[in-house]
Formats: sequence, C-alpha cells, structure tokens
Amino acid sequence: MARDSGYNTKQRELIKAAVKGFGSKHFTVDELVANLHSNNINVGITTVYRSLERMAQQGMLRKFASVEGKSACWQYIESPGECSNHFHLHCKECGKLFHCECEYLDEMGGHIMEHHGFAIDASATVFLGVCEDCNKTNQHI
Amino acid sequence: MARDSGYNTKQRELIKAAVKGFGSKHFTVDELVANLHSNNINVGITTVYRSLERMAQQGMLRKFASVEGKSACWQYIESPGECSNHFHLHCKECGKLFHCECEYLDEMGGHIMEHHGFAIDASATVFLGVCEDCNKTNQHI
DNA sequence: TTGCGTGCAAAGGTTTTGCATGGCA
DNA sequence: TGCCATGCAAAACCTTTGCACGCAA
Repeated sequence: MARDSGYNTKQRELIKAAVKGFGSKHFTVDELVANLHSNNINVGITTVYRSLERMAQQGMLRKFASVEGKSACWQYIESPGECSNHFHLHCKECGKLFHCECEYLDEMGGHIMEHHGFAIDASATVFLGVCEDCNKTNQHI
Repeated sequence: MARDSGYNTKQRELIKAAVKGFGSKHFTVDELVANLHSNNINVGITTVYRSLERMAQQGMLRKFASVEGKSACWQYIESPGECSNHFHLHCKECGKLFHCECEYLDEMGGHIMEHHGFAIDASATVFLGVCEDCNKTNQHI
C-alpha cells in the first residue's frame, strides 16, 4: 500500500473522506467541491486539484481524460486492481458514464497488444457512443 | 452527400481547402490556423471553430474529443464511411495517433451493442495507452 | 525550526458568445 | 433587400502557477 509521503493535514483528510464517499462512482472536481460545501467544509480549489493529483499518483484514485471540453473525471479505487479490467462507456447524448465489466474486453486488450503492439490503458480509455435509452429516444432521427 | 445549407463564402472555401490539405491526417485548430497563416490567409479564429463544427455536422469532418486539456483533434473524411470501422490509438507518451483497422474491433462493437445495448461511435472513440516504441523506451520504469 | 501544504489571486489555454459589420443570393 | 456569415472583443471554463502565510513533524 502506498504510504503518504508528506504531512497529514486536515484538508487532505477531508478530501479523502469525501472521495471515499463517492464509492466507485466517478466524480468531477466540481461535484467534489459541491459535496464538501454541502457539509459546510471549505477547501481551496487549488488544494483539491493538488490533492487529487497526489492521490492519483499514489494509486488511490483514477483520473479520466476529459471529454469534449468537459472537466476531468476522478474515481476512487476501493480495492487495488479494481476497474483495471473494465472500460467505460460515455454516452454522447445524456453524458452518463457506464462501467462495462466484460471478459470480451480483456481479450481485446490482449489482441491489440499482440497484433498492434499497443498497450491499452483501460482505466483512461473511454468509449464514446450512444446508450440504450438515448438510442430508443433518437430512433426517428 | 450533404449539401451546404448556407452561403458559400471565401472563408469557408479557404478553410475547406486547408482541411483537405491535411488529407487523412488529424489536426488541431492551432495547426489549421498556422497552415492558413503560412499561406498568408487570415481567417478569424471564431470562423474556424464555427466552420469546423459545421463541416463535422455535415459529415465532412470528424471531431475527436480532447485529451487531458489538450485541444480537440479534427480529421478530414476523404471518402464517406472511411475510418468508420476502425479505431484510433492515442499514445499517452508521444502523442501520436494510430489508425487501427481490424476485424476484431468490428466484432467488439457488435458485442457491446448486443450485450450492453451501447452503440459505440468508432469514429469518435480513442483508445488511450502506450505505443510499441514508447513501451520499449519505458520498460525500466 | 524546517520545509511542506494551503489558498488567494492571477495567469494559462481552449472554446464559446454578443454584437455590429460585411457579404451572399 | 433579407438573412446568414464574419470577426473582434470579451466571457466562460477548467486547470495551473506564483507567492506569502500557516501548520505538521
């Protein structure tokens, strides 16, 4: 387990607690700050960014690339290795993020590594498309 | 083929020509503007953004989500349907974009549609990872 | 005491919007 | 003429950086 290399401060504890509160659900910096505010906790946005980045480096958090100018998403890693084998489906219509746990995708990673020499970072890769619900809604278009 | 719905203006022609000049190579707004400048063409950045967005809607262009605060990438679609059946691999290390034509990935799209009800937009999806070359370089890390 | 952590303010970069002017049809 | 397109300026947005002060060890 990665140990904290620096000091233990009140802010870090508060941020860590809030992050854990999201469980395996992904969140943005905005959502995290809103969550803190709703508990009457005020932490500088700078500190939030720096803490998240630090936690990501320690392997406690996963950072998703931003999509289409939207802000980056973060996700707490409840157990080490968790989510490393699943991909994320991001719906272009409703913006929802789906977790997709599937052996097929494991295979795919292996295939791409073997045949194309490319090591896919599943935790950072986001599939863009349209989810089931939005598909139904938009069938007439 | 999608027809222009609006007027034909000099700027649109110039932008379209520059875009075609990139062939199937992806480019950013910055690169496009630099390209125009090197030909002594000055078009407002606003117009560039609006034109690209319009061309993308007409199916003449493909827009890639921005990655990690980097600016968005665009790609000219030389022939309709081109690239619609292949994915793109974006190397986190060197930033190169690889085209990956592969039946396996077609299957995968089908699988995800069947089993997860999610319609993947291959043309917009970018796999993040590390390419062969960078992998070799970083093996000691 | 030492030096890392915090947070305000400001800068950074990309993209969008308001609005008056310009140009196509 | 009527409406769409243009482009300047400014805003919007997310994120990072500089710097002085505060706090953990």
